[in-house]
This record gives sequence, C-alpha cells and structure tokens, in this order.
Amino acid sequence: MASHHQGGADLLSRIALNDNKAGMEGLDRDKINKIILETSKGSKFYENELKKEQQVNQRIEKMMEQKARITKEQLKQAQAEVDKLTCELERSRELGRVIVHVDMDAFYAAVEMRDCPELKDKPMAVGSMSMLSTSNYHARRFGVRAAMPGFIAKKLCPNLVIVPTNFDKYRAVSAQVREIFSEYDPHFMPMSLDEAYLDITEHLEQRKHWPETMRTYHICDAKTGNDADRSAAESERDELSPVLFEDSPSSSPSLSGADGKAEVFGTSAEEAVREMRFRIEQKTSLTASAGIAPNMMLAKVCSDKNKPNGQYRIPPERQVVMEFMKDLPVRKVSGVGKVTEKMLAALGIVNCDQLSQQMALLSLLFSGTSWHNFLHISLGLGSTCIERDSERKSMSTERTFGEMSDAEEQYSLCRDLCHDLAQDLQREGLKGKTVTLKLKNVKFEVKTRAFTLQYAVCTEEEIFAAAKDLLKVEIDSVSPQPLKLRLMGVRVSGFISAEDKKPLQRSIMGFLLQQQEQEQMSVMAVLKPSFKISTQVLQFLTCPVCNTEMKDVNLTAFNNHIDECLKGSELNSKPPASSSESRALKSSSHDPSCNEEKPSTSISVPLVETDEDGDFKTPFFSHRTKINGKRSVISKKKMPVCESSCKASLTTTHNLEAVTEMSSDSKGSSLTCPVCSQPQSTDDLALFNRHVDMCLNQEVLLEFRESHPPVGHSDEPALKSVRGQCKNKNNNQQQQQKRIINTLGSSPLPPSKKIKVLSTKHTIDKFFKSNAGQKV
DNA sequence: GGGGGAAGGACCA
DNA sequence: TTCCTGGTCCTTCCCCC
Repeated sequence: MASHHQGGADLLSRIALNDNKAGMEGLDRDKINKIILETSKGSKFYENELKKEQQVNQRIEKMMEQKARITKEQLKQAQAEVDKLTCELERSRELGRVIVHVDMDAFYAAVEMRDCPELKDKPMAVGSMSMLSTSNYHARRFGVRAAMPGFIAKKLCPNLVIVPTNFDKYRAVSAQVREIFSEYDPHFMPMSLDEAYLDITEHLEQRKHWPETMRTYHICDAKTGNDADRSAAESERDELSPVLFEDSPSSSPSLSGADGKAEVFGTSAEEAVREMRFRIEQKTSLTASAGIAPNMMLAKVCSDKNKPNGQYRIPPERQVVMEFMKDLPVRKVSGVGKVTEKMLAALGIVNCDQLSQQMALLSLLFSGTSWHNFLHISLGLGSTCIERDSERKSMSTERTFGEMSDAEEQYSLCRDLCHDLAQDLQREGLKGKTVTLKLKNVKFEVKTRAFTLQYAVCTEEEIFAAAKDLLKVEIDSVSPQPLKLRLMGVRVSGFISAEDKKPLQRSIMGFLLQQQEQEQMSVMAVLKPSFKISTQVLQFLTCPVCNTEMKDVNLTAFNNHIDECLKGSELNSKPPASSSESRALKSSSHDPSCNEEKPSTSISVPLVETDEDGDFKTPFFSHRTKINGKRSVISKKKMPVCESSCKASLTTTHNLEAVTEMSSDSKGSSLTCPVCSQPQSTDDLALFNRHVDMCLNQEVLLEFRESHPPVGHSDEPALKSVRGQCKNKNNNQQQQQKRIINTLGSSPLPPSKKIKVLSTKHTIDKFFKSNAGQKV
C-alpha cells in the first residue's frame, strides 16, 4: 500500500528531479535525486511536501478501493457510454486548421547569454538563490532546471552562475517576437512572454499565391541592416550568435555556412514555420521551437518534440494522429501534472494508448470533466479555435518574504498589496466583487479567505477594507499566538460584466451626527460631523433620515425604523442609476469612479448615480458631492438597508472613512478621533482614516473578545458561516443585537465609544456568526 | 438538483 | 540561510431556491 511507504521513496514523485524537460535526457538521476533529497530534508518545505504527498497517496488508496468495488456490469455499461461519446467526438473531429505552438528555447537564459557571451559556455540559470526561472542547457545536464531553488541548484552544480531576472528586457524581446507572430496570425494567442499559439490556416492559403520574393529572407538583413548605428559590441555579439546550443539542428541550414546569402522558403506549413523561426533568430539572435498540428493540444506536444531549435509536424490525418498518440506518455500532455500522472500510474496508465484502453474504468473513477478530458487526449483531440481575448477572471498580487509575525507589519503589507493591486485593476479598468486574501504560513501551508461584496471594487481603500477584515479574522484565530507568515497575497475576482451589473449597494451608515447639523437638513451636511460625539446621542437616538428622536429604543427597532424611513424616502427620490447607465460606466474603458481626484480617500460604497446631465457621479460619499449647494436631499441617496443583503457589508470603517472624507471639506485644523477621542491632525486625511480604522478595529475586537473568549486554535475557516446568513436572518440579527446590547451594557467603555460599536453592527454580526460557527 | 460562494488544490509558464 | 508568481480551472462542501 502506498501509504505504508516512508520518507524518500514516497517523496520522489514530488521533490525529485523532473526530467520531463528537454535537455535532461540520460542524466544520473539517482545521484541527482540523492543530492536534492539531502539538501531538502528537514526543511519546512520538505515537511509540507511530505504531507501533500501523503494526501495524494490517500487519494490513490481511495481510488483503488473504489476500483475494487466496480462490477463487470458497471464496466460494461461505462464502456458503452465511452464508445458512444467516442463516436460523437470522432464525427466532430476537425483536421482543417493548421495550429502552431511556438516556444522560445530556454528564453530568459538565452536572452542573458545573448547579452553576455561569457555565459555561453557556462552552466547558468536565471533567478535567485531561492528560485530559478530557467536554466541553460549546460546547467540542465547537472539536473538544474526551472522552478528549482538556487541553493539546491548550486549543490548540484557548484559552478552554476545565477543571473537575476530582468523582465523589462524579456518583455522587449518578447515584443519583437510577437511582431513576427502577428504577420502569420494577427490574432495569435500569447501564453506567456516566450510562448504563443497561432492559427496559420489563412496565412497558408494566401502564401500559396505568393511569389518567391515574398518568401525570401536575407541572412545579413537582421544582423546589420535595420540598425545602422548598432554598437560594435552588439555586432560582435551577433558573431557569437545564433547558435546557442551546439548540438542542435539549425532552423536554416544555409546559416551554418552563412556568408550573407538569402534563403527562400516554400509554401508549406513546415516552410512557413521554419521561416518564422528563421526570422525570430535573425531579429533576436534567439532560437525558438515549434509544433504544427491540427489542434492546440497536439501542437503543444509537438513543439517539445524537437526542442531546442527544432520543429515537428503532425499532418492532418486521423491515422497519423492516432499513431502519434499511442506511445506518448500522458505526462507530456499539457494539463497532466505530477498528481494526475501518479494517479494514472497507479492504474497502470503511463502512455496515451493505455489511457484509451482504460477509458471505461476512468469514467467510473473520475469526474465528468476529468474523464472527458482524458478521452479527448486519448483521441488526439484538442481545441482548434484559438480563443481570442478571453476575458480575464481575476487579478492578484502576492509577495513572499522572510518570516513575518508582527500584526502591524502584516496589515501594512496588506495595504501595500492592495495598493499595487488597485493600480493594476485601474490600469485595466476592472472592478470585482470578490476579495480574496491568500496566506502562506512558515510551514508552507496555504490558506485563502474570500469575501464577496455586494458591489465591485477597485480602489486601494475598498480592497483593503475587505482584505484587512479577512486578515484580522486570521490573526484573531491564532491569537494570542502571532500569525507567522511567509507569503501574503490579495486577489480581486468576480469582475462585473456589462450584463450583470447588480443593483446599487446599500449600506448602513448613519448616525455619527450632530443635532444641529441634522437640522440643517441637507443630509450630506448631516454626514459631515465633527467627531465630537456627545453622550446625548446614546440616550436619544436620532434617525438620520427623518430626524425623529427616539428614546430608550432597542437597537433592532431603531435600525428597522431607519430602514423604513429609507424605503419611504426612496419612493420620493430620484431613481438610482439604471442598468443601462451602469453599463455605460463599464463600457467606457476608463471607469471614472476608479479615478477620483482623491483616490486614496475614496469610499467603499460606490453608489453610482447620474446627475442632472446624465454624467456619472461618483460614489455616494464623494467629496465632490455638493454639500452646501442645491443638492440638499440626502434621502434621495441610497441608505443602509441590510435586509436586502444576504451578506454582511464591510461597513464599519467605510462609514467612518466616508464621514471623515465628508469632513475634509470643513478644513478644520484638527479632528477628534471618534474612537480614542484624541485629536488628530488632518493634514493627511488618509493618515487620519487609517488611525480611525486602527482604533476601530481594536475596539471592535476588544468588545468582541469580552463577550467571546477565544475558542482555541481552530483551523476551521472562521468566515465560513458567513454563508448561511440569509437563513434565520431576522432571528439571528435579533439575538446578536441582544448580545451587542449586553456587551454594551456590561462594557466599561464611555458612551462615546458605544455609539461607534452601534454603527458597526453588521461587522459585528459577521463576527459573531463566524465565530459562533467556529465553536461547533 | 442546480446555482453559486468559499476554500483548497492541480497545473501552467 | 534560501523552495516564486500570477493566473485558470476543477473539486468539494455547503447553503439557497
């Protein structure tokens, strides 16, 4: 049984050398593996790999048990289904497209070698002591390969030269290469800087009619031609190029004897691709490999076949395709990684022929999507349509660092990540509703925690508001121990598309107001408090909408009252932005709300509405909104109504931020923090906001802790129960509010602090629920 | 039972 | 002393409708 194996032997499939890569044939695997193992052993990384390996083994064990229970009858039935589907797939087999997969050889390493000829004869790799991106073919002979940490590579090859990455350079070269691609397929699909799929069917059609002159390329052209003022060093460099791999075939035979003659390329697919590779080599002094086949899956496999600096073609005939697939190891197929490989191997499946033999069994052991994929592979089928501009699904940024345990530092890093991500999002004009926090602890265990907002976000503040809440839950869950991290990442997904822009966000906010200002009646004005909260507000809760004073009212009733008021006022109000208006917002590539004049203090409640001109107004609380002008009716704005939401809004800090921002117009010398009551400078509003945030977080936490002592260390995701919020919403809400009131009642905090807790009801709700869920 | 969110993982370059 | 980053897709669990 696999799980009875211990240590090394078991781990080989994860941690040992993967010689799947070109240039790694015939190595002394045992020796290399021994070094890798010895260097890794005992590290946290190794321990984690061991754990993962055991998980895979368990999966395999389960699968084998399942296999043992399969009856002949079931198998027969499954076979019938497989056969039926196979027939259908055969009927729809498409061989008419000519798909090319082009892959630059050891790209980063090749660029570095080109620019620094001394490296050419040395084993070298691009990356750092902690991780390598690529290695050259000399280094591969030592077992040094991409995705291997540099310090292990050094053990394998003490003379290895490690060059740091220089992405600007690679991007520039990539752009040159892509320029060539676009001449063969203007809609080519780049997969990364060094790889792309092309559909050259149309090109070949036209090419048939091209005269020789259009298929002729001069060898000296690229070297000296275009750039008359190239430096001597560069010319010298070219002398040394383009043969980067001494024993590899050249894309252009005449090059070897190159004395400046021209080369004429034919009209076939092979010739067109050879020409493309020739031009790449001439332009960049770098070589590429290519695969030509009737679909993308095959083309990808083919490009690996004659690497480096070679190409391979599968002609569009079913028989040839099937023949090609027969002996192909499943691991060579894109999408089959080490886990799938191991699972299949446990069933005795190593090559694609065995794969097709076992399809019935696979259909019983794997999910629909999985076995359909296997069936496609076994038949040599793949996508024949190079998908153009498929829409991006998410955007993220993450960072690895040395151990970090300090919460302050973690929050600060989190903000930095949100800042970077916000910039990236805004550059592409994207807004998404789901914010995911990714954490990797020092034991290499990865956790992701997601929160879906009701509205799409793209600013640093908005993303951070959600991310820091997620982070806080994680920090709290191990408290008083520190959270020891080695990686943090933030992702935004769930991008809004034109069709499904949801109704406007409502959120609670509300009553951090002063009586006098309320009387002014402009609700915007009302929302512009100085932060001196009087005790009187607690005793007499004042509805921010209708201004009614309510004495000794319970919180639920008070909230309900506000909700009712809002509903009433909405009826009289201007309708919110229609969906078509929302669409207009999205369709303009530059979302105005993403680019406030003061992005750093923009608010997390982006209520979009149109103004009289039909122009887009920015978020609800934008400082732009007129406060003392004619636009006085706050009740026209959307206000917090929580019933409409299944999820708790991350409202706590938003509201304060909002309010703070409002107050930015009232150029006061200093503001009093509503939480700690300390005067704060208002020179930097963002700074003030952050201060309030921090205070607030601490307060909410404090109050929460008072009534909810730590449950202990649970790995259970604390936010999990947020899901079920819709159910029993009202009951829960009431109960939780009771708890809040209890907390308030027993709290020694001065009234000025209590009001703030009141306003954070929903955040606290979320908190209670998630932690209540954790207890079970 | 299907849809959708959350979490975790596989896989890729 | 040191084991990345940024993306997609799939699976599983759970809840809601």
